[in-house]
Amino acid sequence: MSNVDGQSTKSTRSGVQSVVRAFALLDLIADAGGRATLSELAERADLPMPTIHRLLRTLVGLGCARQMEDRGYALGPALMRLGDLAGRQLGDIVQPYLRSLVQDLGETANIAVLDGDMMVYSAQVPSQHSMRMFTEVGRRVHPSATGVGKAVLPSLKQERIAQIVQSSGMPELTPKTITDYDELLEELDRIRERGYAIDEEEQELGVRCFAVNVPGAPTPTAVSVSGPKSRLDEEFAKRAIPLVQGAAQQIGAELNRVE
Amino acid sequence: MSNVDGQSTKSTRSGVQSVVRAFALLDLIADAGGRATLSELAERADLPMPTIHRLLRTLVGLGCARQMEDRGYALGPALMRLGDLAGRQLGDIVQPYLRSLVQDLGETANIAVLDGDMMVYSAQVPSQHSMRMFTEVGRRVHPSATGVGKAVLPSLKQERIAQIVQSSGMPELTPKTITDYDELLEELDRIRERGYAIDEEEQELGVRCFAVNVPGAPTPTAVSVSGPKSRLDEEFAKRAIPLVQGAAQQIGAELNRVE
DNA sequence: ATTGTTATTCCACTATGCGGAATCAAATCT
DNA sequence: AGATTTGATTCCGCATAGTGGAATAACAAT
Repeated sequence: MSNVDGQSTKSTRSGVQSVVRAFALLDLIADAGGRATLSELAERADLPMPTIHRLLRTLVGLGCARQMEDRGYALGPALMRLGDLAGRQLGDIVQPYLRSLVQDLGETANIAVLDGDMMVYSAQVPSQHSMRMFTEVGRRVHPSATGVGKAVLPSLKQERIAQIVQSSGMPELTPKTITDYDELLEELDRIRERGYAIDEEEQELGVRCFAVNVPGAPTPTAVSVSGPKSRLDEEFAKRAIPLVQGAAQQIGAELNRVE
Repeated sequence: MSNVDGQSTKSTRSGVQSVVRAFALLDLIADAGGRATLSELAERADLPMPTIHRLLRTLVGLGCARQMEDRGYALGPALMRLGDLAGRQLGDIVQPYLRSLVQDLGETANIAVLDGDMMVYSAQVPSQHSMRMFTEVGRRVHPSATGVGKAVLPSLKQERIAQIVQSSGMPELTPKTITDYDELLEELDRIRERGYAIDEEEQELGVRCFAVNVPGAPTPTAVSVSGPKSRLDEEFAKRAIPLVQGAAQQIGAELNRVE
C-alpha cells in the first residue's frame, strides 16, 4: 500500500484514485510515526498541495485524521476500531496455517504482532498434549525475551530497535533472559543470519520456542511453535524450523494477496 | 462517520465523495462484526452495487479489505497498523484531560478502550502519592470486574454485553468481584441510572475506582480515577464524579472535533 | 437442467476531483 | 514594526475519473 499516483496504480492495481490516495496519505502519516505536516506529505506523496489538502480535510471530517494546533496532521481515533476488528480478522486468516503446523509438529503454534513496544499474541492453535503452551490471545510480552519478539526485531531499523527496547525494557524473566543490550544486538545478528529465532527458556523456564518473521506483513508479525524443551529438542528443531519458515512465507503471501 | 451518500455529506461535512463512501463501507463491515456480503452492504449503504463493488475492489487492492472464499468481504490487515498508531495518538489526545483530573483530584487518572472482549488501558497519568495506582498501558482487564469496563458495558446492546461477558468470563479476582451474570446486569442498570461506575475492590482489594463512559467515542472508551479506598471515600466521590463526567464529555467532544 | 439470486463487468455520461493560480496565515528576518 | 519567506488554504475552469443502469457471469437452490 504505497502508490500515491493513481495513474501508475491503475496499471498495476486498478482502483478508485481518490481512495488510493487517501490511504497513501494515511500510510505516509503512519510512516512518520503518526504525525506529519502538509508540506512533508506533499514532498513524499509527490502530489499538489491542494489535492493533499482536500483529501486530508475529508479524512479529518471522517475522524481518520486529526489536525493539531500546530497545523500538522495525525492519525485519528476512528481508525482504532477498524484496526481492532481487522486484528481479529487476522486470527481467522492465519488459523489454517497454525492448525497445519500443529498437525505436522504436534506442538502449539502462535502468531504475535508488534503493538507499540510489546509483542501481542493475536492467534494460537494449541497442541493436543496435556502439558502444552497456552498463551492467551491479547497477552503482551517483551520483544527481547521472546521468540516472536526476537524474530521480528531484526527486520526493523536500528533506531527503532533501540526505541522499542528502551521503552519496553529488558526485564530478567528467567536466569536465561538476555538483559544486556549489546548482547541482544549480537543475538539479533545471529537471527538475521540463520533466519529464525529461538527462545531458550528466556521467557519461561522449561519452555522452548522457534519463531520466524512474517515477510511483508502490514505490521511486524511473527509465527512460532512452542512447548517444553524436553519435546522441543534438536531433532524436533530440524523438522520444525523449515515448516515454520514455510508457514511464515505462506502467511506473508496470504496477507499480501489481493485476488 | 456514518453517511454513505456523498451528497448529503456535502451539506454537512464537505469531502471527497469516494473517500467518504469507502470509509462508510469499512464502517458498515465493522458494524457487522468485521465481515459482510456485497448485498448486505448494498442494502445498508443505499448505493448501487457496481459502485460498492468498485470501492471494495479498491480497498481489497490496498489490503484494507479482504474477499473471502465465500465471496463475502472482511476488514483487511493493513488497517491494523493504522489502528495501532491511531491508538497511540489517543494517548496524546487525552493526556491533557487526564493531567487536569490528576491536578484537581490528586489521584491517578486513566483511559481504557474496549478491545475485543477486554478493556485495554491506553493512557494514564499517575498521581503524586507514593502509594498510587499504576496500571501499565496496554494491560488488558476484565470488563465485568473493573470500573472502566462497567462504565462502558451499559452503552452496548444486550447481546453484545452477553457476548463479551461470555467470551472474557467473570473470574473472581477478589471476594468482592461480581461473578453472577444477572447480578452484573442489575449493576449495569444502576450504572445507567446514576451515570457512572464504581469498582468497589472488585479488581483489587483496597482499591477503589470511579469511571465514566466517553460519549461518542469511535470505540467504547471510559475515563476513570483510581486509588486506595482510604483516600477515595464518599467525600472524595462527591468531588470526583462530576469532574470525571466533565472530562468524559470533553474527551468525547475532542474525539469528535473536526475543526 | 432450470431458475433465482448474487456478484461482476461494460460503457455512455456527467459531476466530481483535480491542480495551477491566487490568496491567506504564520514564522522568520532585518 | 515592517518586510520577506514559507507553509497552508481557497478558488475555479477543466477534463477525466467515478457513476450507475443494463448486461453478463457465477453461484446456489430446486
